[in-house]
Amino acid sequence: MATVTVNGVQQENGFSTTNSAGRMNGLVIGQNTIPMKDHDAIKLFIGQIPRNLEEKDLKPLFEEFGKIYELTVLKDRFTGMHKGCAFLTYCARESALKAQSALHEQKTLPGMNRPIQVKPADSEGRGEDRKLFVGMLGKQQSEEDVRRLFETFGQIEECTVLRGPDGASKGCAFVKFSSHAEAQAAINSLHGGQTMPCAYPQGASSSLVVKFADTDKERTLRRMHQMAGQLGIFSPMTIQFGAYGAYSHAVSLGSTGEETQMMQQQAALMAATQNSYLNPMAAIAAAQMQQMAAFNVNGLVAAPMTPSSGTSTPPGINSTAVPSLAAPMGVNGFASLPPQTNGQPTNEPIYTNGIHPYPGETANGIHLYSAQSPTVSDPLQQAYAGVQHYAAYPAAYAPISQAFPQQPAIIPQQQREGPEGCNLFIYHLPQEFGDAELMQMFLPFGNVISAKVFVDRATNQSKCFGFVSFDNPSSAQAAIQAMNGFQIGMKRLKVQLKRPKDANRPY
DNA sequence: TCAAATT
Repeated sequence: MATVTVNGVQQENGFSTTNSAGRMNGLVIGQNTIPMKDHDAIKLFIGQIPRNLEEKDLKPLFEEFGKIYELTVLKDRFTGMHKGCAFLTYCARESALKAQSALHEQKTLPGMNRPIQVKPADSEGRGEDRKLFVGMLGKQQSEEDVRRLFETFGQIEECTVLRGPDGASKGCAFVKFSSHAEAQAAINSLHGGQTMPCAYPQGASSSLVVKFADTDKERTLRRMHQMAGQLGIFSPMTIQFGAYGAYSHAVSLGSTGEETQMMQQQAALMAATQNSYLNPMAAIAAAQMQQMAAFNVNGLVAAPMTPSSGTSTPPGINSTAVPSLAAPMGVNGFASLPPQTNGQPTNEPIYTNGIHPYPGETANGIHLYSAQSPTVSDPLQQAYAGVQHYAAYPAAYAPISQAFPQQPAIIPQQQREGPEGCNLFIYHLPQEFGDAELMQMFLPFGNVISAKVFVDRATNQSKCFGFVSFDNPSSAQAAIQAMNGFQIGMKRLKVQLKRPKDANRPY
């Protein structure tokens, strides 16, 4: 077993030595010391060094503050010329701090007319590794409150609550500690915990989010995501263009290789996303078909028909249900059937398109087989074709293949809320439904001014609920009537008015 | 199961 000598003290099996602060700073085996540095060691930038001083000359100067892990004089990449500065890392974080306070701007090296610079290198990340993002704060918690919450974990260098233009808190903050370890400690004990138990109204359900703040890279990526999302929702093509556009933009801006690679992956991923389009589309198609059948039966949108009532399925489609779906369905995008449907029941095409009720199902009980893996021969795809036939307007006359991608031009709306009574909360959405699909699904009931599926920011996965806003309450009611209880796969949609946000903040 | 959020 190796016996090593550390600071004159014999240790058994010592694979590491410790400095005065009790930290590991070197691996000593026999005569050889393999330098090791603290995990939180600081790389220092040394400026204002005379150009005639090399590493060996500088070493003694800095060694008095501790063991040096690495010292590199910066040289011009091409000419090899001494740049008058260096990077210095001590094994111990402590040494760096000592050197900084003893030397920074404290003395001027011979031949220099400005004092020496000793400070953490830019590469030390502007403190990003010790800066925390704090979410789920109470809107009324001030910087002071936040500071109090975090100060037990270390030295706080900075504490800012994010605020909107009106000065109202956005419910989150940045807290910068003087070290990574302190920040980590704060995360460990505060993340997921309660701020101040019961101190504020929503306290019961809100648990604090404490995490390291995004790095530049992450921020860039997120921005890209947002942009691509905006561009790509309604036209798969733009997804591709958008992504690659952003990618080349980034390249031209001179991103790091690593960053570029990430962007490349993003772009590829977004392009690939197109392929998943059929799934939700097929689901929608079938959904709309079912809607139409339902409409057909009653003739009117708001007619007393309640798919919401458990497993009820309206009477089968038959030719007595003629009162065309044209009029009521004609709202928004699903214009009337072309008049030349030869007087036949308007739902006839469903049958002629080969979509028959499944054994044991009522005519319109075509369930959305959760759209998980529809194959080309899947009934859903046929349903989809059937819908084409229905989706009158130009599409009714156009080749099917063209009809779908050219759904009515939907201009992406900003997420906005309609007046009271116009906003719906929809739960039990299929996982693969996105904003566009949600919008599609509710278009037949009126002017959809906004359709938003709630997405988990971390995973980018739908949380299976969303919001749809109409510009008038009766559209909203019609949508509830028709869509609440609507079966998709194993689940039934829950469609109800969104809870109005209460203006009265209990305190 | 009811829209937050990265200066």
